[in-house]
Amino acid sequence: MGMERKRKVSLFDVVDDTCVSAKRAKTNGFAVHGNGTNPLVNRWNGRPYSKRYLEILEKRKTLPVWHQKEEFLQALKANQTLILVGETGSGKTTQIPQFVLEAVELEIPDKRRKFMVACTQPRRVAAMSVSRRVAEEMDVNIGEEVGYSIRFEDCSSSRTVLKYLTDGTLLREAMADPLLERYKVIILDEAHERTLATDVLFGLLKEVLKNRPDLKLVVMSATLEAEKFQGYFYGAPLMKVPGRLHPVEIFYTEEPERDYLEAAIRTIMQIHMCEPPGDVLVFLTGEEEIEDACKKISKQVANAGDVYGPVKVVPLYSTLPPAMQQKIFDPAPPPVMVGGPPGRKIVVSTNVAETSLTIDGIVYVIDPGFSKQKVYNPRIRVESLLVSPISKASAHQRSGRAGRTQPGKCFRLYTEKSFNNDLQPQTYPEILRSNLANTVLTLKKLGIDDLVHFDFMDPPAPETLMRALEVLNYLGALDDDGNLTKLGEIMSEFPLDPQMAKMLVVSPEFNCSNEILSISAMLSNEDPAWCYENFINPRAMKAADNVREQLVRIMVRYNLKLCSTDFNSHDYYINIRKAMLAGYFMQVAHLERTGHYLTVKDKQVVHLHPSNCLNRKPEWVIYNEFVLTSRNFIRTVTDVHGEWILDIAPRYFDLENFPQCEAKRVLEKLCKKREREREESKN
DNA sequence: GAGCACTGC
Repeated sequence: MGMERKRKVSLFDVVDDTCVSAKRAKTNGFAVHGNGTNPLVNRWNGRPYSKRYLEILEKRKTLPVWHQKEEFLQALKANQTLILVGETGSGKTTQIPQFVLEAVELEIPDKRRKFMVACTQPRRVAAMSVSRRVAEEMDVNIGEEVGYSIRFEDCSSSRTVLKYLTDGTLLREAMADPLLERYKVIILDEAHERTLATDVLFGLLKEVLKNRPDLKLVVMSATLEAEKFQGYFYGAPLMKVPGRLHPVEIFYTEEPERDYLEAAIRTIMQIHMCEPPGDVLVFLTGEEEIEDACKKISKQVANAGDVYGPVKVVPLYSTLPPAMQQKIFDPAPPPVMVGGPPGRKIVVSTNVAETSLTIDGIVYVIDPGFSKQKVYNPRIRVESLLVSPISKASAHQRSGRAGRTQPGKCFRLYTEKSFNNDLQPQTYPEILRSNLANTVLTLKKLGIDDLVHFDFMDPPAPETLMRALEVLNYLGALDDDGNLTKLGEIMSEFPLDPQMAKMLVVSPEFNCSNEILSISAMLSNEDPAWCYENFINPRAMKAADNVREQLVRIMVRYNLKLCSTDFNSHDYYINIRKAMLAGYFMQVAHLERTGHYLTVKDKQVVHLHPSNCLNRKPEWVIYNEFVLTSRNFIRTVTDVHGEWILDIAPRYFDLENFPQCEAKRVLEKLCKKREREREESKN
């Protein structure tokens, strides 16, 4: 107790003191066991520091960010919000949260638990691996004083003072605890990535900070948009930390390339034949292109003959099974014979290698300047993937991949002029490229009523917001004044798109919630049908099962009945299809006399995706996904009946206000037929 | 008759 108080007084550089005392303690032969006054005792768990702690500490002190520790702590003390900019290798993600811990008071009067410091990450793996590393650096067990929290796994306890978590998880926590009262400091890391969750947290935290003068915010980012962040956060002080990367020489092409794939392969061959040893990383856009390129490269290398070293070509994309992904970490092949030319590893990758995965040993990067990016068309409510030019920031990040272990080279397959004039500085933040129905539901649940005046760092197009409000209104999640309904409140608790959440919440009314739970879980994950060879992918099934369990817990919490129609009943499948329609009535397509499907209201010509399981072309279908590839496809489809449409979604299919089309005429006929039948039964 | 940029709750 006394010791803890004392240590809190010397807030700054506690660790350095410890280290000096450690040496002294050893020479003087003091007991190492903690007795309440011994500086060798770990402040957080009262245990003596291990030898390893001191070893790691020495290494930590060589990180660039340690040179600015004092400066950082002073700035943190004096300001509520702070922006910290640092490139790869500065050590900010692991060290800054530890500096913060030294400088803030986390004690809560009731002593049962402590306030926490949160540090967000855009990806689960990062939250997990960084927290493990930091627990080791602090000489505590993971899940105790230092923990992490991601979907499906909360590895933290009442003792936790530092928690790494995904930005999405923090947003979820905010839904239950709008002022984020368990935190004393929130660190938003990798803010430059501008994920949807981070962008929402920006606006939300700005509000929260006004109501919580004791809360502090640290925004950490790569360099490019620092001034923009500063402007957004009322001119908060900006601190720059140098990175630790080796220099990377950039080469541009003299003339624009017509075929980037061909140019990329040509460049690989030139590097292989003319450049000193070192592995190569090539950025392409998708699975098919990558597999194709890998074959071509292997073939050309074989044709080049034994004068050049052996080559190992490795594809990399996120849907590749983990065992195959591991191959990127294999060493380059050894020379074919003793004294022969050295081998080379060539990794052909999508954008995963730009942010999510780092491969050491890369010396050459080839950047054709393209990636697949999500775009959203609010008019027809369709998200699709489009091969588009990358941004300057992205090009910068790619080239940096060449300089992690030694000086490197980056070959950009476009002209310098094109880089300067054609590439936009930043990739558009996700919030400007997405369907916002789910985001709007989250914001409403967070108590943000006035979306038009919500302080987005980059406000989405008004039409996108209008579309989202409209969808939520049709689903019954918002009333006509835009207020969250009871149904909407329950829907917002599910980590699903609003349509799916609606389908699930109403499924007990159709006596099939068990089945809809399974369907939702399967649709939320990668498709296990994609595994002809193994029949069923156990990993995907396990993942779906995880989701299902989580959804069941939420159902139980809201007293939603878990039920099934008798499997032998005629209504078994009918009930399931009706429940699906109750969520997906805005995604209906009608088979026209011409033989084509037309989406209802939006009137887009669409084709059933060939992966569908129907043995005929039903007149009405609902679809889960609209994909724009070689044609407009609707994927994962189920047939429904016109009568159900009228019963289940009368407001959306209000024929008085319906665009003139074949579907309308068919529905009108159905209506008349029903009226006649009703009359007849009366008589 | 075609084929999943990448994340996240």
